[in-house]
Amino acid sequence: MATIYEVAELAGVSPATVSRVFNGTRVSPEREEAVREAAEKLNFTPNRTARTLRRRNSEVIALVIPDIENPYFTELARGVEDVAQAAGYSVVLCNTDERPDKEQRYLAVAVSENMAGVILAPASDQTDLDAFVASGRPVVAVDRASAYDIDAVVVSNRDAGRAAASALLEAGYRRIACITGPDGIETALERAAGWREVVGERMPEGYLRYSTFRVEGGREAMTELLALPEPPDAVVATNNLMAVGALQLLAERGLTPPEVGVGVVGGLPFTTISPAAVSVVRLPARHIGVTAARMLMERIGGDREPARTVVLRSELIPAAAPAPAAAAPAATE
Amino acid sequence: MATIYEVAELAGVSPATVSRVFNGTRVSPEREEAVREAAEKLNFTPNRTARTLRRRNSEVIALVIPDIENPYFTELARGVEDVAQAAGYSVVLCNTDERPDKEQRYLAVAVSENMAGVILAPASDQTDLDAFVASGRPVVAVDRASAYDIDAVVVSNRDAGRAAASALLEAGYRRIACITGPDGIETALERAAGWREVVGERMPEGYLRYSTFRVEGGREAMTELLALPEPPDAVVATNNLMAVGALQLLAERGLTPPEVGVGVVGGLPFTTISPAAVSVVRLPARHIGVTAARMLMERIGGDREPARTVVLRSELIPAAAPAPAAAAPAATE
DNA sequence: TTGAAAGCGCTAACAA
DNA sequence: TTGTTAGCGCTTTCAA
Repeated sequence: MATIYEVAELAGVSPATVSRVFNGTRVSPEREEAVREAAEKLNFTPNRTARTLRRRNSEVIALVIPDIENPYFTELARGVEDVAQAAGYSVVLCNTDERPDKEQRYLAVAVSENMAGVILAPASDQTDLDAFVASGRPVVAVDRASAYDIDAVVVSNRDAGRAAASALLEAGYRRIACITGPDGIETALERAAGWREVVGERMPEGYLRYSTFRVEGGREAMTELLALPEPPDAVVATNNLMAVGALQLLAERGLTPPEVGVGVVGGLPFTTISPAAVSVVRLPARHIGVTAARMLMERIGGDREPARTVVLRSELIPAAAPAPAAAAPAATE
Repeated sequence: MATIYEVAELAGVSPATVSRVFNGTRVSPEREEAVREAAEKLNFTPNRTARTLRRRNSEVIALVIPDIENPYFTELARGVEDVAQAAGYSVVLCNTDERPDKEQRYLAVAVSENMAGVILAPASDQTDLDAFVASGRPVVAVDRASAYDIDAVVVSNRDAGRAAASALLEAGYRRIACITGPDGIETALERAAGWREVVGERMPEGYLRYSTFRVEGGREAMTELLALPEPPDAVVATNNLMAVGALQLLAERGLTPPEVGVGVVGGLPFTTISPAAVSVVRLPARHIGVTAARMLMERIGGDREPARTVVLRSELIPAAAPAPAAAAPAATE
């Protein structure tokens, strides 16, 4: 790896001039030409580590997410990446596995590596950002809001839950259950609250189930729901993976939609059933990423305005197929 | 951000001693204690940028993949991550979108950031590694072998294609088509070659279709296959996303497996159909990642042995359900 | 416009 | 075992 000194020597200029050429500062055309030629010949690439050390600021941002295998987050990541790339930043993707300790570690690394900023999908509501905020580096929360006074990009989770439940109700289902994420996670609670607003208090005991935001969680909850004395004729799953789990289990029992109604908050990744049979409340994952990245870029650019929270809209894609006539009669009323 | 000098001053020792404490070199217990106390008090974290500049080596490795939204690669990433974490390395995930220019850029960044090494799933067979290899940093290829003399972790693509086709043949299907990736991509060609070995040359014209390794590609190819004068009664999809596309289209036409036989190379991500209906040749994505990361760690540790290529086995999970009796009669023989 | 020179924070000889 | 010191490669005053 050639250095700025070798280029300078070959070009017959000072190291400072070489630096200027590579940083867009004005340099006389002849010298610039000479520098570029020398750099080319030596296959010179500026050493980013040195630059970062000197400038105390790198052209890298971190995207810290709880589950890299969840398509919702990879889609969000694509949005972040596109904006960051265009602005000349690299994105490093950090997977916390929903573990606060890993999250802490990555935040510490971000500071320690002088990263320009962080976009964080908090693993829990108690994420400790004290040290990071104290470092003065910008951070934007996505997906879940934060207790800290920082920028955030979220969706209206309650609206999304409400929309999913409403779609099922309008399709003619009457006993609508809900499978949501862990008790204590804001997104899980809010989406379930939206469902509750629609179905009211009259649903049978046990129609609301807390589980993990994973495929297995959806399967387990669905199994329990089907084992109920009065099983539901429809179900709202409050995230994509739980919906997949629920649909898998229904398929194994021969109960594919619309036989049992299914509503999802968040999109069905790589679904192989006819998508028309499920009501999907699409979360704008990519858009969240784009918006968060733009906000972060503004902060990196020196924006010192008070923290903002942007609430994005989700979009209902109702099932094409209505509830079968059989659905209502099957009810034991 | 406190520096090593401030810690040294507070602890009443030299900066070198502070450095030693944080690098595990022997230091007298009293001084070590004093340093740790001072560091704690000042909330000191070593500046990795400075360390990297000085050591010319960071504790970060890059994982460069063509499609971060493909669960195959995220699963692989998890494997890499687990090994790297355990060894004290951070993993930065770089998405190339199958674009050679983005790939080049990330490789340049890896050098420029003094990263410890790279695990690369080449975007194409012509990936230019000259500059990277010249930098002397270790690189391990995954998924696709490389023309360069570098470590690689691959699967036997031909075996995988053969296994998928065989499973369908044994299940009783007779007109077995194949949807594979772009002509020119080694994995696509090899898996198709495996299929060809099983079905022989007697398949009708147009039973082998080249497409993109994406959902849309699978849909399009499946559409074309169904429009054939003599449509197939089964199909091998040579990657996960194309299989999803093919299954989606089949579902929309009311042709769910086992009515039409489906074999996949690579696993069905988040499938919502009964998995028993599809023959899956599972690719050991996570294991590939783990193996590649271990090899990279060895190289980083100073291993100078000649380049090795590890070939991992794929595993057939045959469909539980056999071909329906209707399948054979439907053939126009 | 250009160059000299002083660091950014850390590590690793080397000497004590 | 400890401290002194010279850089790692770059950017950025400051002076010319």
